[in-house]
Amino acid sequence: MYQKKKQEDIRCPLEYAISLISGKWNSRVLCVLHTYGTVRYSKIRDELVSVSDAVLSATLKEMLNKNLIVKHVLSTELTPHVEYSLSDYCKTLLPALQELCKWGGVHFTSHDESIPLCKRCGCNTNMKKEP
Amino acid sequence: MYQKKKQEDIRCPLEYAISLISGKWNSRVLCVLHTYGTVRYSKIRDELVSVSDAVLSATLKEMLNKNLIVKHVLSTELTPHVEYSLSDYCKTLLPALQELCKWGGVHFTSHDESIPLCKRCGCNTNMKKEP
DNA sequence: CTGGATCCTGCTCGATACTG
DNA sequence: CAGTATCGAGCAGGATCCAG
Repeated sequence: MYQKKKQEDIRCPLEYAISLISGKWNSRVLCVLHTYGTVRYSKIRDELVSVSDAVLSATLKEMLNKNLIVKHVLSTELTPHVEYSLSDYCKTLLPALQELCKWGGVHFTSHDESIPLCKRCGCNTNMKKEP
Repeated sequence: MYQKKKQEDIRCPLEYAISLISGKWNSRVLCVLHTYGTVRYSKIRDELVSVSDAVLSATLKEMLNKNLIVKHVLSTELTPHVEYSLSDYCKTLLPALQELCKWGGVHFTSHDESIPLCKRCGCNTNMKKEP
């Protein structure tokens, strides 16, 4: 199993904040949850094109440990039903992320214009194209 | 030699901005340059405790390619003299970084209080202790 | 449906030696 | 002084199969 380790050489609030949002899938998960609110596991996997289960579950677990997201288990007898959403803690971080996103929007242009705009944060995401 | 590759699956302004500031040494170099203005290579190496020349030079080269920093060569005949400073481009990013830093300051407490505060950005840095 | 267990690849980071 | 060349280790990230 994957386990993130050795991030304890963080010595500065800026580094700390960056460590929460760096990583290949972290910001993408945040963006999906921010867009859709409360989302099922399979929905997240579908939105993040080309992520494997092993990597996605490790990412979610890591974000749970960091208290960035919240897990809701709705056991419907035989069919496991799990949903994730942003934590209140994470929501206090969003304004800073939107600052970053706004800056990026000025200086970054997508190489693939066919990818739709993220519905709420106003940035191009790597979401699946609409069918 | 090291060469950063494969960061071309970035599809969103937020990811783009994050990619510029993630990496083990990037934010630390930014912090040093922001604190001191224009800084010599050896000064940067001294501030970033425990960084090797190979890694530092690769980091600086990468940041040059991203237009985050500017290199000034003051060739004094036999003694090479090189200085680095933040680019104007990077300076437009600073407000967003300070948002992140401010947020981090609320939620992050250093494990080593003996490390002095960064002079300008108001965060604990991994700077060398004063002798 | 929601992941856990395994195995694997290649990048990131580092130590050391060397140079104009 | 300001790097480059080379070698190497460890971890982030990935593929695939399997299980409650």
